[in-house]
This record gives sequence, structure tokens and C-alpha cells, in this order.
Amino acid sequence: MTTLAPVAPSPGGHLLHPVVRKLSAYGALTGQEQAALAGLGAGAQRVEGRFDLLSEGAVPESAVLVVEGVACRYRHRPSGARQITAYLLPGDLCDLDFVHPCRMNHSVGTIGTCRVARVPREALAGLVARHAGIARGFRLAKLAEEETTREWVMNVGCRSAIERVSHLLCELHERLRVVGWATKAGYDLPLTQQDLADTTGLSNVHVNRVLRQLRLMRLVEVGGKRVDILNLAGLQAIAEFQADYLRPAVD
Amino acid sequence: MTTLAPVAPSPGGHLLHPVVRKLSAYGALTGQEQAALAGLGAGAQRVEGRFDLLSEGAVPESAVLVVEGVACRYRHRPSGARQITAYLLPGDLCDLDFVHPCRMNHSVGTIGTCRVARVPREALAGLVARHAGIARGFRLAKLAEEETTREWVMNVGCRSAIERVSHLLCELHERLRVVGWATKAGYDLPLTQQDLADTTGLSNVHVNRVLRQLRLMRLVEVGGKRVDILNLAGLQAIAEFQADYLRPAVD
DNA sequence: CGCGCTTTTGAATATGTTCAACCTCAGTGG
DNA sequence: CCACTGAGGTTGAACATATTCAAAAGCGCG
Repeated sequence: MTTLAPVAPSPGGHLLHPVVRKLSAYGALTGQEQAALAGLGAGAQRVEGRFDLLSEGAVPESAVLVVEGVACRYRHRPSGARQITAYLLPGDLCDLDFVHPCRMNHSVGTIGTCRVARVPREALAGLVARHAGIARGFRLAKLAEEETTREWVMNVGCRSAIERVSHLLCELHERLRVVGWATKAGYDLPLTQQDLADTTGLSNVHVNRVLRQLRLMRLVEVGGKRVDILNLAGLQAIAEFQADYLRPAVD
Repeated sequence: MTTLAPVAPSPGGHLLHPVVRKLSAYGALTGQEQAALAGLGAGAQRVEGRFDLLSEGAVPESAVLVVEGVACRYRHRPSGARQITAYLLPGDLCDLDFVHPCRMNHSVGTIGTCRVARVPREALAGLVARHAGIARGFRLAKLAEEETTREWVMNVGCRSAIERVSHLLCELHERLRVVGWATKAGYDLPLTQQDLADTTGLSNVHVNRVLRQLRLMRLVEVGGKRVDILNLAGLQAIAEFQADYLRPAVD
């Protein structure tokens, strides 16, 4: 039931642009900064699911801002196996460092239908140069992204199947909550079980079994493009989920 | 047999500071820039193995520059399991973004004996502000670090045991080669099999079996703190190793 | 030498994969 | 309206891969 109207009110009821909500979590922004940021999403286009926004090998001239929907970074092995290495949620910017062009080492594609804005490198650089709050926000957002990738290494490297899946569900919940797309009760999620498998390093069959187990444990119900959280504390406990890696503390 | 003399000539015979060699790989540096960079390592101190340079929860005031030896980023789970999420080799800078202080989400510790310099945040910021080549080098180095972490997610998420270990050995070889600490024949490496296990998400026992297999396949011999490469092409083939993620191409 | 850490090996076990079948449901077209 | 279709989800059984446990051997160092 993802709404894709021109102006999409998120479940939290806020009309603020997700990128504004996201960066605000890293420190207050002035009204001017909020307006400038929101302007980035002005030309957002609707993009179908399973569509590549940036392809491996390309040298993109624009960054990609996800305004609505879910996209991911991924790569295929010669064998055909796919690994998803990050999710891009509303408010997330797929940067490219906004200084120098450089060759993409992986692809970025949508999962479900998205609304996405292309942001020219110069526009980003200008924003950062003029607004200290935005510069700071982007810096911390990038730091959070790095920490998240490390957390994923941890997840896939040393957690059991049920822990991995739980951790992923907790992370998505927390990140969507910040931008107003999740409530305590749950969130919409267009991922298939195969997507979850390609993220957690499990087989789709085993993901299915893990999800059933989580349902029987009355922790969370995943299905029909929807995640219903029955017992958040319990889910976080299994996952050993600590949200602090998502918000780099700065005193 | 790691040399730890005050001025350590690397096996490649170069006397250049590893950080100079590393950043030069991302674009030529002026003599002035090289000198300024090399100055960072001036006050390097010797640090024993298995020693924490930065601890989880701390808010460091200085970055850490590894001049010699091997260190790593790691974290422990409550269960005691450890995951290594990155290696810091000679020339690597454990930054902290050199702008804002922020809380460490993981620890950084030495593996074997190291020579390490603490670099105050301001010194780094000054260097970057004054020297375009250094700024560019750091930017690309950071990009390479991010790509490397994603590559690790790939490694642990969807490769078999022998592929994971091979890939790690290839990556370390390539990175050490750039800074002059590896030859085609191999390199010194102070890691235990347990360290390899904590990196690849395997048990120490299984790492041992994989290493034996690689030895029997006449690809590489690991032991006695030394990695002897018998068939680099073969090892890279097993690992599907593509070094390009280590050097972000910029036309 | 003796101690502690690392490496090595075997056997039993756990965990997750593969393969193949079947089910469900939404969308499509007769 | 219903049959058809295809993608995604579910299930069982056989299997592969890696873990755990336990014991012994090697090695560096005081």
C-alpha cells in the first residue's frame, strides 16, 4: 500500500522531505537549509521496481536521491549469485563523493517502485559550501553509512540465520522510522524473500524458515510486502540490535 | 622477520614513507606534498601486538597512522565472538573524518608489533587545506576503504570458505605490494589462523583445513607469520579477485 | 626444560543448502 | 466469469558444508 502521490504524506503525518528529516537527526537545520535541501527532491521521477539507477562500470555525473521507496547497492558474481551490500531508503543519497567522478564498482537498483531525483554534482557541492548544517549532516550521514556497512560485515560474518534476519528487520525499522515511514507497529517493505536472502547470505528457502520461526515466536510477521512488528524489544534482543551505529554520537 | 628499525626499508627497497606510496597510487604528489605527508609519521611510536589503539566508546582527539605492522578494526559480541571488519596496513590512516569528534563504535587494535603515529585532527585538516594532492589522495583512499568494506560483505555473504580465505590473501597481497611490503613471492603477515577465522566468518579449525587445501593445490603456503605465494594467478582465480575496488578509477 | 599459545587432526554434530514439488495469489485474457 | 499464467512463498528429504569438541603435536620463549 505504498502511496506514490505527488506529495506523499508519510505515516508519521509529516510533510517534511525525508532528506530533511534524515539530516535533522544529525543536528538542527535552519529553515533556509531545510528549504534548500527539500529543493533537491523537486524534480523527482517515478521509477519502476527492479530498475537499475546506476550500473556497474558507469561514471555517473549525478548523485541519486531516493525520495520514496527502497533501492539497493548490489553486485553479481560470475556464478550468478547476488549480494546486496546496502539499502537506500527515503532520504538516502547515493553520493559519489560529490567531488571527483569515479567508476561504479557495483550497481544501484530499485527494489519496488521509487521516486528518485538525480542531483548534479555541482548542485550538491554548492549546497555543502553554502550551508554548514547541511555539510555536517552529509558528513555524519556518510559516517553512518560506513558504520552500517561494517555492521553488515558483523551480521553476515558472525551471526546465526535468525539473528541476521532479525538484525536486518530492526535496522530497516529504525531507519524508516527516522524518516517517517515506519511506526512502532511496523512498516511497508517491497523486498522478496530472495532479496532478504541475498542480503543476509542465506538461501531463500532458509529465509522462509527463519521468517516462520519469527512468526511462531510472536516477534514479527513478514509477508505481503509488509512487516508487522509484534514484539520489538524481543526482536532487538535476538538481533543484539544497538541503534547507535546509525547515529554517530558527537557529544 | 618484520624489521622494526627506526628507518625501515621495505622489501621493495624504497625509503618512501608508506603513506606517501599509498597516496601516490591515487595521483602524483608534489615534492612538497610528499615531504608534508612523510612528516606525519615523524613521531611514530612502537606498539606491541594485541594492543588497543582506540577503544570502543572512546571519542579520540587524534587519528592513527600505521607506519609499519598490521592493525585491525574489530568488535566483540556479547557471546565473545569477534569480528574483524578491516585491516590497517602501513600507510593506512584511521581517520575519524578529521572534522568532528565522534564516538568509536568499534575498537582498533594492533595484530603484531606496529609503528604508529598519532595525528592531531588539526594537523590533518591543515594538510588537506594546504595541499590539493593530499586532499585528493585522502578522499580516494577513503573511497577505497568503503569499497573494501563492501567487498568484505560480498566475501562473507556469498563466497565459500576457500574463496573467502583466498580473497583475503589476495587483498592483503595487493595492498601490501602498493606500499612496498610484499613482493610477487609473498609477504610477512603476523595474523594467527584465529584472526583469519574472525575475519572470514569461519572457525579456526576450518581455516586450518582451507589453508592445507590451498597448500596441496600449490597455490599458497601460509604459516610461520609468512605468506608464500606459489601461484598468484591461480589464487586470484579461485577468489575471483579484481583489484579495481582498491583503486577507484578517476579517468 | 616446561609453559602457553598456536596449529593440526579426527569424529560427531549442527546448520544451512539444494532440489523438487506444490501452493497461493494477483494479474491477464478468453 | 473463469481458466491460465507466472512470480513468489512453503514444505520435505537428502545432502553439503562448516562447527564443535577433544586431544595431541609443534613451537617460541623465559
